[in-house]
Amino acid sequence: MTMSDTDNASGTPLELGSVLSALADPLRRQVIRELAQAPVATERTCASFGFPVSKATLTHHFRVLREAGLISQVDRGNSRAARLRREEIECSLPGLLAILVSEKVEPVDP
Amino acid sequence: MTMSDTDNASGTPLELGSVLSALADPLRRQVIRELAQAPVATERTCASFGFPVSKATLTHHFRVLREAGLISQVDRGNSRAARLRREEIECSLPGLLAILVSEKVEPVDP
DNA sequence: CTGTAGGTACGATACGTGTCATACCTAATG
DNA sequence: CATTAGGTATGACACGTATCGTACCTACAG
Repeated sequence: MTMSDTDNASGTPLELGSVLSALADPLRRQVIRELAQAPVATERTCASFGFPVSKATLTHHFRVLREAGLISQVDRGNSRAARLRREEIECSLPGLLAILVSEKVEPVDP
Repeated sequence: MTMSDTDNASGTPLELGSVLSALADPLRRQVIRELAQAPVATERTCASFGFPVSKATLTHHFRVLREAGLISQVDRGNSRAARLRREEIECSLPGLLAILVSEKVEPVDP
């Protein structure tokens, strides 16, 4: 486990305020939703989501998710793999992922 | 029903982003938590919660909750009674109230 | 009438947030 | 080596948010 001390430590319940703030942003909700709907051990890079924002903005968003404890990130040198912390989320906040997955999102205009 | 058009109309699913933003604030979470734990038809005034903030700040917070569709307010001339919209919340976002109720909140120092 | 209690609208303030550009890093490729 | 891809830190900016004070409203009590 290579988490820094600003990340949510394993076994610590998630801080609800941080989680809700993190998920108030639509881009960050989409990240969690896609990871929640992917196979369990899925790991994805920031860039793989294809959001129409700058790399710096992506970095910021993934940092917020990580510090809220919603994802963990593994350093791969020139990339980082993000993984959903399903068990921790389901343990601290049962049903939250289901709420996110069930959100109806308007398709983005082409 | 005396809601204005900025409030969530009956029967419309709650907008998850607005709800999460509204609940990201600890004072607003406390409001919902107390209403959720009270008898079903409970109606309370803004001032009855006894928060250590100004009346204007209270007005702002209750407005955010109302516009997110989490509460409805009934005008009583010189006061307004806030009621939790349990059924709508439970219908749109099953389990959300349980998450809020189970949050462990540090007691405020005397 | 005045005072109290419970509100709202408005403007102002300090801080937070989403975004970007820039410079830099790591790693891989040709 | 240069280029590409995937990142981070930093600073700047525009906007949003929580807060307050003020003036005003409604309703009630004396």
